[in-house]
Amino acid sequence: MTNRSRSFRVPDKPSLDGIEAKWVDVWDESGVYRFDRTKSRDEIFSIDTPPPTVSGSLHIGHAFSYTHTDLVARYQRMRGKSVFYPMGWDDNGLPTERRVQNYYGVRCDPSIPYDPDFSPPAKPDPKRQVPVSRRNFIELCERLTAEDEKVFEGVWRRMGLSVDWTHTYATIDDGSRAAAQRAFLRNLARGEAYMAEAPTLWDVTFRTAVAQAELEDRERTGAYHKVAFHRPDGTPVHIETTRPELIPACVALVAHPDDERYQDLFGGTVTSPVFGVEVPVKSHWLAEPDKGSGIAMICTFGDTTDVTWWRELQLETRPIVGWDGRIISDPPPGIGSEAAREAYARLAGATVHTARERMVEMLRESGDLVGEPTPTTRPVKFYEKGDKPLEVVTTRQWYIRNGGRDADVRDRLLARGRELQWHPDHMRSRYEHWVEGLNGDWLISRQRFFGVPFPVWYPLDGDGNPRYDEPIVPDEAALPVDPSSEAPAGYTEEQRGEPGGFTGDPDIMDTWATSSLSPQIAGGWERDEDLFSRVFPMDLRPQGQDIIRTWLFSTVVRADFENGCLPWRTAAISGWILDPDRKKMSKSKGNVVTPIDLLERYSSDAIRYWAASGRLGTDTALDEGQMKVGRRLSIKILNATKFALSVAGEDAADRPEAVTEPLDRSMLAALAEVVEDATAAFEAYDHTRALERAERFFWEFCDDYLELVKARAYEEGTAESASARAALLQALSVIQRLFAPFLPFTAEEVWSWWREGSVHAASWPQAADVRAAAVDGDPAVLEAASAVLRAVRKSKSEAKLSMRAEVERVAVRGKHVARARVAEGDIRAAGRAAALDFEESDAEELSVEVTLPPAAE
RNA sequence: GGGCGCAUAGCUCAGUUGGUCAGAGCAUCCGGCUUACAACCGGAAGGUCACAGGUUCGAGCCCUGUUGCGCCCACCA
Repeated sequence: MTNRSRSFRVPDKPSLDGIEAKWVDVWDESGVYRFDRTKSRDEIFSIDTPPPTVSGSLHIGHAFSYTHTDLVARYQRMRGKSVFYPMGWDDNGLPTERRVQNYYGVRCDPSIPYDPDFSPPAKPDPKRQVPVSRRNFIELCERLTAEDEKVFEGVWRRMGLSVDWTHTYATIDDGSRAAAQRAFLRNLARGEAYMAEAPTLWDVTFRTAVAQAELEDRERTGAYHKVAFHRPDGTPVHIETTRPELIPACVALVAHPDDERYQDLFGGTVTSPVFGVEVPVKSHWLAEPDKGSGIAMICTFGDTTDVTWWRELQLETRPIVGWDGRIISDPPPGIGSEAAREAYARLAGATVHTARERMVEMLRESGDLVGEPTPTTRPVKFYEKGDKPLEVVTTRQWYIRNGGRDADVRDRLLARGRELQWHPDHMRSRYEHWVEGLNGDWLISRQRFFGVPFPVWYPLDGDGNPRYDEPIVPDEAALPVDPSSEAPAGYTEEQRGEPGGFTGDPDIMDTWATSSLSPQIAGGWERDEDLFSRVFPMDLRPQGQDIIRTWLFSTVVRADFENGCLPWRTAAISGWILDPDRKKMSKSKGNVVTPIDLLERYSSDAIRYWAASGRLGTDTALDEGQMKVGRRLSIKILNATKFALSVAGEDAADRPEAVTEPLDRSMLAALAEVVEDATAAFEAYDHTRALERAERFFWEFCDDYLELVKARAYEEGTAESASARAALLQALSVIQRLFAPFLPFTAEEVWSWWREGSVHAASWPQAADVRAAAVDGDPAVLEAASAVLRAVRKSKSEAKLSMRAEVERVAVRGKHVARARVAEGDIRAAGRAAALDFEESDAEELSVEVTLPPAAE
């Protein structure tokens, strides 16, 4: 910096009002957050931004965690990195489907042909949803999500996210679909993806398969029913079950191999009540002697334990629950007798719930229900978005290997978890426990409509049956494809569904199968290899702790298979937002707070301040008090800057060499420590600490340093005055840059009053530079001077005097009076002391004696 | 049943390798229009650091156990 005089553009009445709109526009026009793709990998910091679900509404939790990411982005940008900070929109999947159905009053019927002229009903009637083709449905999804995205973008900009808005993607756009299909085809070619017909957790409402990661347990009431099976000699064997309706699906009984009570039964058979089906009695270590009667019935399939037993004991299959959650009409194998068929007919077509009631009636009639059912509550598995218990249904599905069945894959993925840097570190254990606890591969197919279709067709044999083991795949160059509306190479559309022709795979991929590729999608994998080589693997994955098992894990899986590396170096995990009653905020609880109202009441920077005060991985309460504090800090920065600039004056030397006074150098020395701490904190992803250091320094700077030096600075033409003025400018510049990541609007506003360009393009302050400016400055000098000033203020306050009341005499004693003495003139002026004496003593602590003038009457 | 995390002033939280570490802000109370800021400023009062042991010259800090809260996982008949 030169010593030329500058012009200050300080408003008369600084205010936060309207600064968001003002700077959002300026930033957009100047492109200050634009990613510079000419930089090399080591000059780039790349972020795998979480794509928010646009069909959901924004809530304050988004503002919280996205601010954390923005803090890092802004810090790295000021450190000189070209920051790759894209934004994705997750518009793929069930939430969008539901919203589109309600919004437009339509429902998807894949059997209907595409109508290019379709327009949705003017007045949606939720009771009479208009059936539309899959392609029409998807077009509506795209139309609505485009509108939702605009709303989201507006809020993000208003929040001050320094996203490069020229780099956006949507999880349903062509690029994402092509990437998801390409990755899948490569998984398929390498044997990492496969199709299997197997018992699958099934949501009967959405009529789709569900993956392990999407399960949750809910407490449900039920009842134990004590039911008699019969030995060949007619004597009963009592089992207890909460699902008597599955008795026709029973394929065996099972007890623990060591259970004395059932030794004579193992290897033999019993017959089921009502149906009289003969089933074997088996032993298995999973059966628990102290549960119920110690012997359980195995059905196909009541729960996942049944699946385990069925597989390991190689039992028969007697499915009775259909895709719609009702008892299927035809009885399963084994139900042969006339009486059994009649009994089954009473259940056929009923819901599981109704079937249970009817089964209990029949058990009562046959005398096989012992006593009355005993009420109980037990955890039942649900799809996290569903509202009926999951059933287990045998279906044909696509899977991707994830270590759930291969020890070597699991070990490799565990090693990836250890390779990744976690903030906070203990989040790593969630990953490890999840991977260690996997009990099957990743089920990626969903029987839904709005999503990425599997890029696969199947040839039909002469009878029109699909040959699933000979899938037809497209050329990668043709991606994305929609097998439901495009014919595979070598076929024509007329051959669809015809014997000897083909059929398209009807399913779509789970939304995580696409979002697990977010680093590849955003980074230009196979689309823009130059970009990809500069940003991948990415530096940072920020995300919530709840989706470690889904998004984080699946992204690691895909990158490991496709790229042979971690998708990013570091994962930063945000905590929950709790409402003021410390309950987790979630839509289902109805305690969600939208950010717009808060943004308007407190300003964006105030919300960011609150968000920045929450540490990574730590749950944080929604605290308007903190927002008030943030607002106050912002206003203080405006006012203090205005004051400091007016005191310094446009002719002040903006040169470190002009800082000559011990107090001024002391202040800069203290500031150098703050810069050092804040920098170290940011490097360790500890933004809270960086903020706390900057903030504490700033308040002391205002309360003490500004008060101490203002009189001296006001002098004209002295070296001492020039020193204060130069120090003020040096400090302002550093302080404003320290706050820039946290309070981007406020920092930009005050920076613009006296500097050219954006503070967000300025360089992060270097502790070494500040220390060099401080020369021999000793932080203890400012501390000592402040201590004396505080003592004076305390005396005045206790005497109920105004702060500008004159003081007769101030006497300072202690071993280190010299520290205060070098600021003698400043202390006297700030304290309005007529006399100021220093006396050296042995006391380590500085003591201050204040003599006030006799009370004026 | 297993795991992870948390427990410090009325509230929200700092306390980095054990040695002025008992702190900040809010709220409360007292005082002050002080020419940057009254949407402001100054000051005060507030805590057996969940509990019980242990290690140590010395423990919010390390170890063990207990209790309470939150979350995750689990094969839940």
